[in-house]
Amino acid sequence: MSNSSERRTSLPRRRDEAKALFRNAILDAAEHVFAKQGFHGARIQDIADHARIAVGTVYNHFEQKEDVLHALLQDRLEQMIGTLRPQPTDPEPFDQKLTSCVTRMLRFVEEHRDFHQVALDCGLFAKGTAATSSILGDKAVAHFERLKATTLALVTDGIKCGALRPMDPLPLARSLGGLMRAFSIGMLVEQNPPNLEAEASLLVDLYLNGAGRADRPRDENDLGER
Amino acid sequence: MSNSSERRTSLPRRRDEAKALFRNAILDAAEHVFAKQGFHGARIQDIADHARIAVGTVYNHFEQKEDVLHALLQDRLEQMIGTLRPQPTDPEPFDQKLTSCVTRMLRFVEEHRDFHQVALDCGLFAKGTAATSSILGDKAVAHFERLKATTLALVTDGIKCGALRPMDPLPLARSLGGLMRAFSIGMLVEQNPPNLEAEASLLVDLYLNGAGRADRPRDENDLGER
Amino acid sequence: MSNSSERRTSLPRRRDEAKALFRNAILDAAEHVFAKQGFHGARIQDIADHARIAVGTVYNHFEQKEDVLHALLQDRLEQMIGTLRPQPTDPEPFDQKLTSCVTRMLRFVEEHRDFHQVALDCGLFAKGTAATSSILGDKAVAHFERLKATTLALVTDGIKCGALRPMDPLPLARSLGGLMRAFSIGMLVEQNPPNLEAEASLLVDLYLNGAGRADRPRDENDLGER
Amino acid sequence: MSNSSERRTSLPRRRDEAKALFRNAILDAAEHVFAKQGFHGARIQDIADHARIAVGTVYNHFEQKEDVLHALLQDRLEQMIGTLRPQPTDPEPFDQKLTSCVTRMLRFVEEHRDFHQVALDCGLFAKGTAATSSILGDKAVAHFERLKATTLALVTDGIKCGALRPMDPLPLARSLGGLMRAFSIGMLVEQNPPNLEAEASLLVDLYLNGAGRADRPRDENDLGER
DNA sequence: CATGAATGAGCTTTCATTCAT
DNA sequence: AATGAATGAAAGCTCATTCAT
Repeated sequence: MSNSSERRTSLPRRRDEAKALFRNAILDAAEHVFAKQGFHGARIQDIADHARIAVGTVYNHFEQKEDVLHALLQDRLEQMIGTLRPQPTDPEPFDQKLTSCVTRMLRFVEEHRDFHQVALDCGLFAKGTAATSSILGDKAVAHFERLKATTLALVTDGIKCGALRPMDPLPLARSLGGLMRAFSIGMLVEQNPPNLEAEASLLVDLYLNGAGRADRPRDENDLGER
Repeated sequence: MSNSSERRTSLPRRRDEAKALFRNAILDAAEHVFAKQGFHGARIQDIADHARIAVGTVYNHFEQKEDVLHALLQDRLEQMIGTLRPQPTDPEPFDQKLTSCVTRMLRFVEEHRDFHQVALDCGLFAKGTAATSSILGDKAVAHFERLKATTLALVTDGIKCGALRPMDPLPLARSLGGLMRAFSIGMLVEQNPPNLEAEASLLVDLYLNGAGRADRPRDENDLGER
Repeated sequence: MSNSSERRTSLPRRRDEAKALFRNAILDAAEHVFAKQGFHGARIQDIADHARIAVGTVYNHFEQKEDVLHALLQDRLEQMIGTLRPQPTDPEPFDQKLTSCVTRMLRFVEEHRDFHQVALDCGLFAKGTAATSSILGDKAVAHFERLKATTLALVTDGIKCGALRPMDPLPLARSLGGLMRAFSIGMLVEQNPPNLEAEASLLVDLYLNGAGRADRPRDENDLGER
Repeated sequence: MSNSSERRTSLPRRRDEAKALFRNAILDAAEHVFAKQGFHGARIQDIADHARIAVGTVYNHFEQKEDVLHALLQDRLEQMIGTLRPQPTDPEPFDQKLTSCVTRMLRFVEEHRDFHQVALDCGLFAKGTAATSSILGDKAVAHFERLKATTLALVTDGIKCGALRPMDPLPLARSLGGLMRAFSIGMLVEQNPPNLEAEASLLVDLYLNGAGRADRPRDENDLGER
């Protein structure tokens, strides 16, 4: 009966695999449908149709509709946060490291437009905002905090290495987040495929050096000149 | 006969006044309810309850639920855009003028938290995004364009007077918008009442001079190194 | 104060006239709107619009929507029944008298298409039938009975004078009613203006002599064969 | 594997059966409720209650309320038209064949009082009439045309075989239709159960031979006698 | 008495969730 | 475990009726 003993391990294994397949299929379908129709506009039926499964099957894997959203955010956000974390292969000078991170992040957005759309809808990048967040409740806040913490770590690092102004890191993180959000949205809106490195460089340049004219003295407010 | 002629003018006048009163009451109620529950989570009944009127009355003033939202955005956005437009009384140097505008904008956000919440939900500050925008359709885009145009005008002005880098104004506007959005959200999230001027100054400082360390030579900054 | 005493009589008179004018205007409007949209599909607003008055005014003259319908039916049906009653000027032989009555009736239908439409909808010509009759309740039955009684009187007259078979008058009246209803509807459906006398003659001919071939002996007709 | 293959065929089969059962239950309930309350007076809730199912289930089988009505008319009218079509077993002489058809028709009406009520309300037997027909639109006209065509075929047959006057068949069909409608309504109104054959014989007798006295010359209009 | 906006009960329809197969 | 029809609470919208002017 070695057959039987095999089953004991292999069957569950297969089951887990199958389970994971279904789960992923549902999340992929949900990503697409949520992006196009928004959370409230998306019906479970739509998601099931997209995943080519039955409605009931969705409920075999998730308790409620909002759990699908939550799992989706959790799954994808993990990857997104990963792109923002400095990698061992990133170049050392802070500005270059930052550019690398931002490039990765923009690439992720570009490659996961649907997810980014959903995340915006959920106010993931704007804590406490967005109607959907009233659905996710504390979970949305938790997601947001992890993203914020990552940005904060990046900025704190920049301060430590002397590349960023020695000031309260919160506004610095906020600014970086705002710029990334703005450039991401800009990318999503535009038709032609973006030059990611150029966009990231521009973003970092503006972030580090500001929009003011380069040839002006930085510390003195330009008052005198007019 | 003067009685009769009086009636002819005063009755309609009173009716128009009453109409405006109801309309405003509905919009105020909607602003509050939409902010707390989101567009989809808000029932007409809730809005009516808040305005202390009957459901049917809402429909005497607006054809559909979404028309309430649209009117609300139209009404409030007009004011908001007004805050961003330079005023005759604003100081001349661009950085100070910009600080004035941003201060007014942040004050508006602070004083109209509910509206800002709603606007964010509708993706008003992130064109094409947000599920609600699928409801507003082209109207949302139109709203967004007006806001964008205002920011663009501000930036173009800055370039002309030599205060901003002579470059494509679109990324400059995008950045400014991103920073304002980020600071607005930050303000909404925080509990203690903000020092508006300080926030605005910080925002403008970061926007004009960047987050990089001030004591570094700007031109030879990291850009040149690549 | 003869002025005052005059008022006592003339003012009420004017008021009554005005009242009657409004009442008729409402009924005319209702006739049209009910005919086009049916009782349930007609809104008081539609009737008021058609009569160029305000909604409230309708309620100053009728307690409820169904009262408007009832008054309309009462008013017009009285005239219609009048057309079916033999007139002093009608020719004597029964078939000619009947043709006169039927001609008048068809003319009335032709000239009051809208009313006939409404009456059909109310099942006025088909007692107890039609959803609307559930609204009119006993009143509909009363209306129907008056129409039925008139037809019955006509038929009984025909039996008495030997022009109609000496049999139970009910089926005879029923048949005549059925034929008149069928020809009325046919007239309403057709586009080109009908030749009323010809239609009436045909109707009466078919009613009195039947659809069977004229050259067959009537008595030995198929009845005997069974 | 036979199990699996069985399922593949038996599961859908069962589902189709169940589907048909529900559909019929809904139509039966609708027939009853529409008859008592009229289309507009009938709430989906009433139909669902009568069928002992949930409201939503009705909408799983029909898109809109009016689709229920349409399906009902389509279903039942098909049978009704069948009763009017001559059967192979019908006796040959036209009058007897006609009596057979009419008997079947009256029996159908007697056995489907509710449907007949509904059909009358919808103006099914009076094209273009009835408010409900504005709901059914072209479909009501289509239904009516099929019924009319059947009557017309019957009459044309009668003309061909020499049993009916050689004249325009339209008025002949109209008359027959009018008589059948009148007798049907009479039957519905009366309490005691009808003798169908007797009613049908009377109807056909009146239709073929007319209401005039049998002993009179048919072709000459009775003018001279008075 | 005319007016027309306010009222709110009531209805159709949707869709998240359940459950028998 | 997958399926998809059944369920019924919930929400948007209508419109007969009322009432202040």
